[in-house]
Amino acid sequence: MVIIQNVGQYLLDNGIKPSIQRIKIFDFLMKNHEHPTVDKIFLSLSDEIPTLSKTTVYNTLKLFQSQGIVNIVNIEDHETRYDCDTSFHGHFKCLECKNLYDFELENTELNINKFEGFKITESHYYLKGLCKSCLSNKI
Amino acid sequence: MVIIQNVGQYLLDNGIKPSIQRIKIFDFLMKNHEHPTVDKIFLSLSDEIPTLSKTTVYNTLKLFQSQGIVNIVNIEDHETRYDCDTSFHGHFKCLECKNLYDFELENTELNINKFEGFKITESHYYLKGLCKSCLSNKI
DNA sequence: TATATTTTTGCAATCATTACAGATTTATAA
DNA sequence: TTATAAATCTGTAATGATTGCAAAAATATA
Ligand SMILES: [Mn+2]
Ligand SMILES: [Mn+2]
Ligand SMILES: [Zn+2]
Ligand SMILES: [Zn+2]
Repeated sequence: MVIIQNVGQYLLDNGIKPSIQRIKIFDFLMKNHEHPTVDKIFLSLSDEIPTLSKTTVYNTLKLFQSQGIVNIVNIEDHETRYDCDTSFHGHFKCLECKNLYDFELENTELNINKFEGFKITESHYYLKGLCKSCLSNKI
Repeated sequence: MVIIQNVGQYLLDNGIKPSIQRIKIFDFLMKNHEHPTVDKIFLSLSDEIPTLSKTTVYNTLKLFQSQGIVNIVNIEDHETRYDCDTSFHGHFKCLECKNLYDFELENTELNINKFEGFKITESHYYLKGLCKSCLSNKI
């Protein structure tokens, strides 16, 4: 994962004009690696930016996606989560504590040779189950 | 993938009473491997069962899921698709023609050793890009 | 400073899904 | 068979996430 020192510059480098809202939203994603939902982001930033509109959160995340600095994590069909870590990695969700874990994944590990002549632009790998601590609590 | 001769019996074997609606919905999934949406299933069966309710389609698919004979394919966040092939396999979606392709995947191929002490109950592997024929059409 | 452009906001509209209650069908027992 | 109970199905209303849109606010340009 890339470490970003200056969010404003990072946005500029990716063709995004760094408004207050955009900076705070990206900053929130960086500091909250639990892959928050729109609602989580909106509610969390409402203190800091009392005038913030949920539409702005939606618009901003869409902009971030289109510029490739944010990805959707779609591990559950009823909740859309966002991830500013665009490096190749997988996601595990514990069905008990609902926590979402990142995990590393060798790109080559999944290089499917069944797709001769196909062009693969996106890949998502999702696992679900019970995490270590939830499992030990069950004993 | 398991080949099912008798849908009614298959439902019974999986603890589901085989009503007309349930049989036709499962049958539709078997015969239409493009992983249809609720809308597609509902519209397609409306001729055969003019009284069919969309609620029934939702309820039935939920029942099938709970009995483990149908899985959700959540490759796009705005469309929920259903799959009666519960064997382990991955999905590829062509962003041009929108077709959804199954692909085989060795279970062991993806057995992540990073999850010592975790219990994995579900895994989904989604790829997106351009399929062979769409790529060749672009030339 | 005046004007144009971009961004944000708030609310209405849309769309998929769920809740619910009544109708219909199927199972059970007299 | 007939009456009663249980299960299933249906139609509509409610919910909730997302999008559309037009006005307001902020920022850039002349
Ligand atoms: Mn992640
Ligand atoms: Mn499939
Ligand atoms: Zn857990
Ligand atoms: Zn294609």
